[in-house]
Amino acid sequence: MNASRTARDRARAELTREITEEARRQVASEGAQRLSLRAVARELGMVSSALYRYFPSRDDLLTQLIIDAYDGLGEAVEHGDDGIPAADPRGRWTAKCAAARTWAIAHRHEYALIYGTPVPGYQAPEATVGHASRVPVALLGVVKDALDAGLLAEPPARRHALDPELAAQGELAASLVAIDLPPAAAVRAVIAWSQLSGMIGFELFGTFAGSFDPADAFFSEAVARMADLVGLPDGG
Amino acid sequence: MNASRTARDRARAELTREITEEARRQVASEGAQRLSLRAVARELGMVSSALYRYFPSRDDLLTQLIIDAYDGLGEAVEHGDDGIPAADPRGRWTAKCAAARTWAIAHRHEYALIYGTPVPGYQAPEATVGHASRVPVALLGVVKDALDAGLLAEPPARRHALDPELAAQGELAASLVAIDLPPAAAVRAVIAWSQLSGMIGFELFGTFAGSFDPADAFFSEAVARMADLVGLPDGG
DNA sequence: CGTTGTCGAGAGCACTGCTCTCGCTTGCCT
DNA sequence: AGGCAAGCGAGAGCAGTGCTCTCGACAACG
Repeated sequence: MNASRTARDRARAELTREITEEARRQVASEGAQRLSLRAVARELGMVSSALYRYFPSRDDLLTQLIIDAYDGLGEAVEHGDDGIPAADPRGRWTAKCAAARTWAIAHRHEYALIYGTPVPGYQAPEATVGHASRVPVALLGVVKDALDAGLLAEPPARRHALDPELAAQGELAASLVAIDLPPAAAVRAVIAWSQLSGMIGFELFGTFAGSFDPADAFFSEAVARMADLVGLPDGG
Repeated sequence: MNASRTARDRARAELTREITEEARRQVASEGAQRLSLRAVARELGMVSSALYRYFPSRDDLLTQLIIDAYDGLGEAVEHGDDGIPAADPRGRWTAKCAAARTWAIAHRHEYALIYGTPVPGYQAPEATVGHASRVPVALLGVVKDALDAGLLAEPPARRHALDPELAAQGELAASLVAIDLPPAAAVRAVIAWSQLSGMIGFELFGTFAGSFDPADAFFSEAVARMADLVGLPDGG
């Protein structure tokens, strides 16, 4: 028996899909700000009020798009290193970062939806956190694999150890995503992740305009330096 | 003779100021998305159409707020290291980064205005770039001072030199802000700047919720690691 | 002193998210 | 098989938005 049995259920699922697709199209081409329920309804040949049978509000429709965007980026990053040997963690890291950038450039408005300014008054429902964590999980996974394979460089000895509160948070963060990693390594990976996000944001939102404009070279350099920071071995 | 002579001119300047102030108040409390010309006019006891005598469109009012935000953050960062001896470039760097974060937290919506998702269809007028560059200029200035004082560590010898295109862009970027810095140093500083921006964004927009939630310790660690990357000497 | 340009008010246009009511259809239960 | 409740789309309507245009009043300049 099919998941959706009755004709009504099937129609509902179909229409829900069509609505999100048209909405995604609008967001992709015009940005989330310009997403209009009425325009979506118009495009689908229905009246705007009918749309509320499927999404109780504009924010709920946006939430669906946000989840989809998290999944799209997450999947791109998860598979960004396909075909790269496990023995080359730096290569995997680099490929995943490049995949994130490529996806972000190809879906700039959807990327802005998840890593840009949150819609005011809107706070991410619980439902999104699992999808949101796919990218950091994928990045931390590379570090974890490198550690397990004995390929993770020890951070250079520092005068001071990690701040105790930070160590606790690092451990908590790693445990939240079910990746067993020493806090120092987790913290460094998160530093790199935030750098990645900042850099992509700069490129996408025009901060680099006029300087590192085709940002390819800058991106490569930054990813390499972050790989250094994380402790991934410089292969070759 | 005063800059604004006639009563009309003075009244105009005064009202322009009042409008931007009320608009800033709205943005600060509700976010740029919720800035409403009609609400501003209402609050000022005038009718909405009258507002168009002062700002030709909502975007122009937003542009003014964006410039003000750039200046506010810029000034905070420029003076964030006041009182810290020039002989301590790492201390100055750390203080400036902390000042940026403090300002961002205190003015989250204004920060989002400049480093968050740009308003769709809106592109920063030429007039903004000077204001926008104050933060990177301030950060690069610390690096430049360290270099001049012979306090900037040489980047560890790398197998490959900087990509030629990247070196050219780095040189161009440094020259754009009139700071004479070797490309490699400039690039590293910009990497650190983008990390700073990404990290502040994560904290502000809730990406860290549930892990590095009071982000103070994480922030300190990240700033320190970026200071390492830039080559600022670990004092003490 | 008169002309010109600026100003605020008001009406109005096209659009938005959202609500409510009204019939029609579908599907489940008896 | 029949009936009732739930789901559905259409339409009208509300309160709000950015923005335009016109009109009468006032200030500034020649």
